[in-house]
Amino acid sequence: MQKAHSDLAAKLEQELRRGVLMLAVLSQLKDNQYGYSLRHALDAKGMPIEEGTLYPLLRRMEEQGLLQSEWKIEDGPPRRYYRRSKDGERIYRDLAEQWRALVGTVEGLMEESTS
Amino acid sequence: MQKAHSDLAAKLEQELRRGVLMLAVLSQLKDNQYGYSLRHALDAKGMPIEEGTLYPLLRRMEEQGLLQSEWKIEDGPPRRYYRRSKDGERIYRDLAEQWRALVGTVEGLMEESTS
DNA sequence: CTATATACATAGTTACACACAGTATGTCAA
DNA sequence: TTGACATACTGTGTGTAACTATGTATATAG
Repeated sequence: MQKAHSDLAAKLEQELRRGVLMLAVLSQLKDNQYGYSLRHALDAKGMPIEEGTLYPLLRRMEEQGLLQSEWKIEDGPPRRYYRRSKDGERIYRDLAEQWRALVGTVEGLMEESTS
Repeated sequence: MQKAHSDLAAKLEQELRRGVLMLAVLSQLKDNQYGYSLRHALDAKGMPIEEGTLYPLLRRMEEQGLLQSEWKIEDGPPRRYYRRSKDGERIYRDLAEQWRALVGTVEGLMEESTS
């Protein structure tokens, strides 16, 4: 059956996106935003991410000093708002540059084998 | 000290490159090539990869049916030559397309926050 | 008052990159 | 001939991170 192929392809696609998730999150947190809304924003822009991935990721990034957060109680349920910290800004710029370099490298690797 | 920052940045860069390694390997294995030479070829093209990463990766990809290999004994020590299989060709095309899509998505995510 | 959307959290599983160490062959120069 | 270095591959252990699944709690609509 064709199942094996599509399973593998899906797994590989996931691996592809893995390293990019942090960059994607950083890119969206210039202004305050909470997890749930961030998740839907990313989804709308073609970068879906599971809850079980996003929330731990946000916590981790705060631990690493890339994000700052605070609880806010408004109309709805309590929400935790995140935004980039000073370090987060710097790392984001570094990471964005590394990303562009990587894109160039991969382009170079692939171009020879264009069918 | 600045150490913490550069450590983190290095770790993130590694994560960034992680998903791309398989794509990079696939891109180079249109023709027969053995691990050691492949490693140096990738290094020369801006995609360095550790031995402890590359060799298990090649084995794994063969298990998954993406590569075919055979031992050859010539002048030097025995070498294991790898090349893309039929499935490998197909997956490579899929993966390359997903990569291009991902590049577009990330571009879209980042462009708003250009300083 | 019950179903659904909102909002966040976490335990468990799996996969992978790397550091480190080991084995063995080939080459070259003192 | 021996010792150093490059070549070529293998294996173990460790750490990190994404996902699945599940749980908790608050709002809102019928």
